[in-house]
Parts: sequence; C-alpha cells; structure tokens
Amino acid sequence: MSDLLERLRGRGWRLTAQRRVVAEVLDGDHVHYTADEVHARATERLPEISRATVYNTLGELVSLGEVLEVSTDGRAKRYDPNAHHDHHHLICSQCGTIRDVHIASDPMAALPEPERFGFAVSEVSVTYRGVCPNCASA
Amino acid sequence: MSDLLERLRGRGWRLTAQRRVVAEVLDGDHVHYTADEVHARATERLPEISRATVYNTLGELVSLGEVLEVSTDGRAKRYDPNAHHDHHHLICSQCGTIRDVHIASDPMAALPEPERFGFAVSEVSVTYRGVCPNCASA
DNA sequence: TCTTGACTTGGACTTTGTCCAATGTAGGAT
DNA sequence: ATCCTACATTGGACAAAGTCCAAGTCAAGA
Ligand SMILES: [Mn+2]
Ligand SMILES: [Mn+2]
Ligand SMILES: [Zn+2]
Ligand SMILES: [Zn+2]
Repeated sequence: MSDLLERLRGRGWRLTAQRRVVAEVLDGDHVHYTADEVHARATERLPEISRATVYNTLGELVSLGEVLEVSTDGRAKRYDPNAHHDHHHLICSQCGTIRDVHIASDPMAALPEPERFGFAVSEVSVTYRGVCPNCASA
Repeated sequence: MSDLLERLRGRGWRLTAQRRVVAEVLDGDHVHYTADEVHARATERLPEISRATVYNTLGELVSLGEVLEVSTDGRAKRYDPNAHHDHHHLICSQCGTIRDVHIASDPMAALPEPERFGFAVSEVSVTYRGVCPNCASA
C-alpha cells in the first residue's frame, strides 16, 4: 500500500497528515478493522484526528476501490485493504476473528441463468462461519 | 408457517396476541423485512404492539431456528422466515430488493482443507449483488 | 508568500437496537 | 369460573454506529 498515496495524489487528493495516517493504519494487508479501531490506531500517531475524518477517509477509499467494506454480523462494518486480490472470508462465530480465504471454484458460475431473475449480477461474496481453534480450545 | 405456533406452544411458549401477529406478518415465505417493517405491519393488526416486543419475538424466533437473520449492508438486519429450505440471496445494489436463489454447487465443498485454518466450519452463505430489472429500466 | 477551495473538527443528530422497572395476562391450579 | 403468578409486554431511557454541518485550518498552485 506504499504507492496508494501516489495513486491518490494522482487522483487529485490533497495529502493531509490525517489521510496519510489512515492509510498507514490500513497498510500491511490482512487486517479487517472497524472504523473505531482505525480511529484508535490513528490516534496513536496523530492524537487529534477526528472520528469524522476517519469516516470520511474510509468512505473515500471505498469509493475509489482501494478498500473494501465488509458487513459481517449486524455490528460495525469492517474495512479491508486487501482490495486487489479476490478473496472471501472465514469468520469465527464466537470471537469474530476474520481470515481471508481463497476458494476452489467460481461461485458466480454456480448461479444458473433462471435464478438470476433478470438481474445484471456483478458481484458475489462467500462467507464461511465456524469456531476458530483458539475459541475451540477454550 | 401455520404450524409454527403449534411448534412454539410445544416448546412452552405462551401464545400471546403479539407473538401471533408477528408470526402472521412473517407468514407467506419469501419476505425479508427489517424489524421496523415487521413492526409497521404488525401495528396494522394490533395497534399497540411495541417495538421492544417485536425485537424480543424476532430474537426468540431466530434462537429457535424458525427465522434467519440476514445482514446485508451495514443497515438494519432483515428477518427471513424461509429457514427450512437452504438458499442464498441476490440483492439489488440500488434498491435493496432481496430474492431467494438456489445454487448449483455446494460452496462448502469449495473451501479446501488448508484454507480452513483449523476452524470447525459449520455454515456458508453466498450473496450475489447486481442491478434488478426494475432499477435497470429506470 | 498569498490565496483559496478543499479538508478537518466537534458536536448535534439519526438509525438501529438493547435494557429495565412497572404493568398486564395466559394458562395451570383450585 | 376464578385466582395466582411466572412469564410477557410496554414506554422510555440508553447505547452503538454512523451522518451532517457550520466554522476554522491548511496544502499546494500562482
Ligand atoms: Mn479480507
Ligand atoms: Mn431468504
Ligand atoms: Zn474465535
Ligand atoms: Zn433494484
């Protein structure tokens, strides 16, 4: 994600300290933070960053396709910087941990034409749930 | 769902007017209402039913496995009385309409052992998104 | 260095949902 | 048929997650 800021500048973004910090927090793929978690971690680096700015920046990153929104349960959305490699999610039903997973067949191909009801289907996500090893042993 | 009330009585439920009305609203499969939509429809039949009771009853029905919770976007959860036939969902990304769909292959089989990371995987849901015919023509 | 439109901020507000003490009632007991 | 009481309902306070806005700040081009 080091070149993310470059791409964003290319799109006319002003490079503010706040945006830089949000990008840094999301850097190092494989995280799935809530907005509040992003805010907490951003605050460690830039104490006065506001919640509103974190929400604004996350929303912009999602619009640009640089970050994915993951709605797991009915709780807070999670933000996923791993937007450039197709993947799905495996979620622990007890502790909420999320892992990226890669699956063996294309789920888009599994939806027969008559089951599409005239929709222009453009996206599919597969969510697996179960108990993680950590929760199982406890 | 006519025998739902029988099953519930068998489980020791008191058959109150409120519970009856919530069950009636969810009757006739293929609906995916939010709690507030259930409340609005329940109010037409029983004007003084409270929001708290609708939430309580929906929660109980979910615990009993009679109704499924569907978390689509980050908005209100939807309640799905079609709990006894496996199915997945196709959602219009513009208007939010939900359709039940049946898929051709088993998505559980698509997750290879090494991608399970020691989880005891018990559940999988597939969500398709696209533009419905109605929204496409508008 | 100056200027200005874009960005940030704190707080009010909204939506969705939970919790609780007070009140009501379904259904078994008499 | 009536009584009893444990369970259910209610309204309103509260909480979590997110949006919106007017006022102040600042990145970056001139
Ligand atoms: Mn992910
Ligand atoms: Mn359904
Ligand atoms: Zn776990
Ligand atoms: Zn639509």
